[in-house]
Amino acid sequence: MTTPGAQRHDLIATLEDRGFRLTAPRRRVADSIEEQRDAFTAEYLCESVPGVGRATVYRTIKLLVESGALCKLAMPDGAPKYSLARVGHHHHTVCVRCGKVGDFRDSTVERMFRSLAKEVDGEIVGHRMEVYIDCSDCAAT
Amino acid sequence: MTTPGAQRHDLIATLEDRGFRLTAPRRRVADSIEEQRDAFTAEYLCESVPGVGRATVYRTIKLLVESGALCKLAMPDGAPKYSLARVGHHHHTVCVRCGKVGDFRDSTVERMFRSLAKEVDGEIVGHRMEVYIDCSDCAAT
DNA sequence: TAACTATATGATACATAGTGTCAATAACAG
DNA sequence: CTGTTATTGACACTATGTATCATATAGTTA
Ligand SMILES: [Mn+2]
Ligand SMILES: [Mn+2]
Ligand SMILES: [Zn+2]
Ligand SMILES: [Zn+2]
Repeated sequence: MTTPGAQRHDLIATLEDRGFRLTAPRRRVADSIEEQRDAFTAEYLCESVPGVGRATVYRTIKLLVESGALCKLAMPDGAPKYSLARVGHHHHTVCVRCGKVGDFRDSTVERMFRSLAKEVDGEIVGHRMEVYIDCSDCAAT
Repeated sequence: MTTPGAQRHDLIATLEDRGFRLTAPRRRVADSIEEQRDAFTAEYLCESVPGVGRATVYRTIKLLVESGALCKLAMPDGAPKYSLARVGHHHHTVCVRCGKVGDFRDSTVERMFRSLAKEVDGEIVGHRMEVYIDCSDCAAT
């Protein structure tokens, strides 16, 4: 398993590059996302930017996911979480006890998807994979 | 890729085995599920059993998913779909155009998850994987 | 800079996907 | 059959968004 390295995040620049206007609400949402250490829910982000409309927060998240700057993660239960996409393509571990999200890349995974491409009925246009774990911290308790 | 073969489905027996009571509403829900050829949403199932309470339909689906008799599939957008679990463990293809769901097993996939077990921080307790495709039928149009 | 125009905002209503409550009902053990 | 307990279904409620639309503003142009 390769832990993806850090990378610059300039979410506002991402939006600008795509031709969207740089508004104060978008700046506040983007700044707040860049401050998040862990994966977060949309509602949590809403609370972190009081005064910014809920619809605007959801709209901005959607733009960033479409831009590939944010990962959207399906949780075993409850609302999806989002995290900065630090690498182009990777997958996630989610601790089912504490909810902590980890990023990883693994050549085995990518080989598997390539192998699968020859087998499925049609063309693979995407995939989603989450690995649910009992993380070492939680297992220690 | 191995296409899982057919298998008997006796959803009511599954519930009975787990110690739940065999009620008329549960029989109607189970019968309706067994009639579904393709993956279905919870709301669709509700419509297929008029007179049975919505809460009962959702509760029955949840029991069957917990029993392993139904697969719950995350769709790219919208509500999850459910389909009969014809084999013990397998994964799904979902056509992003027509929504058609396919089951598959592939030794590459299982090897990949075994290999991953040695690499992640903690113990793998589950995983979810969906492969999104443009199916051959849709590609033909 | 000022005016213009398309884009974006946010209040609000609406939609969807469920879950919690609880009085009434019914399964099933004895 | 009776009693106990699981189950039901109406209803309210929560969570997670999306659609509408009057208002505001970013960025362009004069
Ligand atoms: Mn990630
Ligand atoms: Mn399946
Ligand atoms: Zn943990
Ligand atoms: Zn298709």
